[in-house]
Amino acid sequence: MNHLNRTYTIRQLTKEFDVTARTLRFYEDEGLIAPERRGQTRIYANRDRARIILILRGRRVGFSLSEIREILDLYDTHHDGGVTQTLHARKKFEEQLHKLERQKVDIEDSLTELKRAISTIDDAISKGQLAKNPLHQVAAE
Amino acid sequence: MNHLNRTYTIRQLTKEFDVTARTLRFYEDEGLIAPERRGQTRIYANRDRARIILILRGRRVGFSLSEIREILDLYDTHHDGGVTQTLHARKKFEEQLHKLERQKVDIEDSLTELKRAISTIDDAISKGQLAKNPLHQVAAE
DNA sequence: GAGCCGCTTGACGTTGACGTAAGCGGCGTT
DNA sequence: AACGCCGCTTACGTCAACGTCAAGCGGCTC
Repeated sequence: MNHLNRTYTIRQLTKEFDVTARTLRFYEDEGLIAPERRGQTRIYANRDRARIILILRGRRVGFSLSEIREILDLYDTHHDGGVTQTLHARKKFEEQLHKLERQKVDIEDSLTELKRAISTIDDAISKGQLAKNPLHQVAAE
Repeated sequence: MNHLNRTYTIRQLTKEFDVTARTLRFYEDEGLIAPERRGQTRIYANRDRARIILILRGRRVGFSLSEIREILDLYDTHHDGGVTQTLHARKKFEEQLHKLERQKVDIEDSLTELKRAISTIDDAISKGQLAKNPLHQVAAE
């Protein structure tokens, strides 16, 4: 029950996630997070922190902020919404699922291609291509 | 030996890859591709087409165009370059490799999270949450 | 040879995701 | 009380990756 009611300052979060304060305020303007205020100052709860984690991961895998907002909204509303809402949420979740699965294939393809390129280079190196250039002495030491 | 010297018009490629002509010209301006010309008109060879495939896939997995250009340059130069070039290329390839591996983890995490969300919804539906709302009759039919 | 394609080159517009600079308020230290 | 930090807001700036005209050229076909 301890960490559940922890709070964070904006600085703590910027350091933890390596983002600027500007970014967090921007996400707030965009409605992605809604920290409370003590006077003017923002007070982030665990809920906000969890959302930030989702946002940043979503960003890393190529979602736009509006797509991320949509997902966050789904998490918010598919509990208390009616059936229509819930089914709509399910559909949206599956769409994201398929998008990510396609992306996973792309990544795996790129990975094998990169590995091939690297081993091609390694082959060339071990076959004495390096000997063409005296620099390999330097590189080997 | 047949498809190796095939050529393509800009229209053919836009349709095949579902991009606009503007996009292909933009990539050319940025130095990512370099189709020949018959008069004014661009003539794309298989080399260009292969590069476009790489570009678009790179884009899908979240690379910026300048990162993509870097990779393309590596493919071009690590053959004919000196050892220093080749080793540099290897290093860069490995950087991309690690970036993609991190991204793959992110995607897998997102996937399991999405699957959990969906099965949570499915549980709620099968437990009769639907009965709360007469609309489920409609949805069931 | 007029009309219409498809392609071309500028050049300016747009959108998303922030960066940056200016200026103010609070607050703990010195 | 003056200083140095945070933190806040407002507002303009930026960068990438194209979109969107405008205007012109070469070729065909009727």
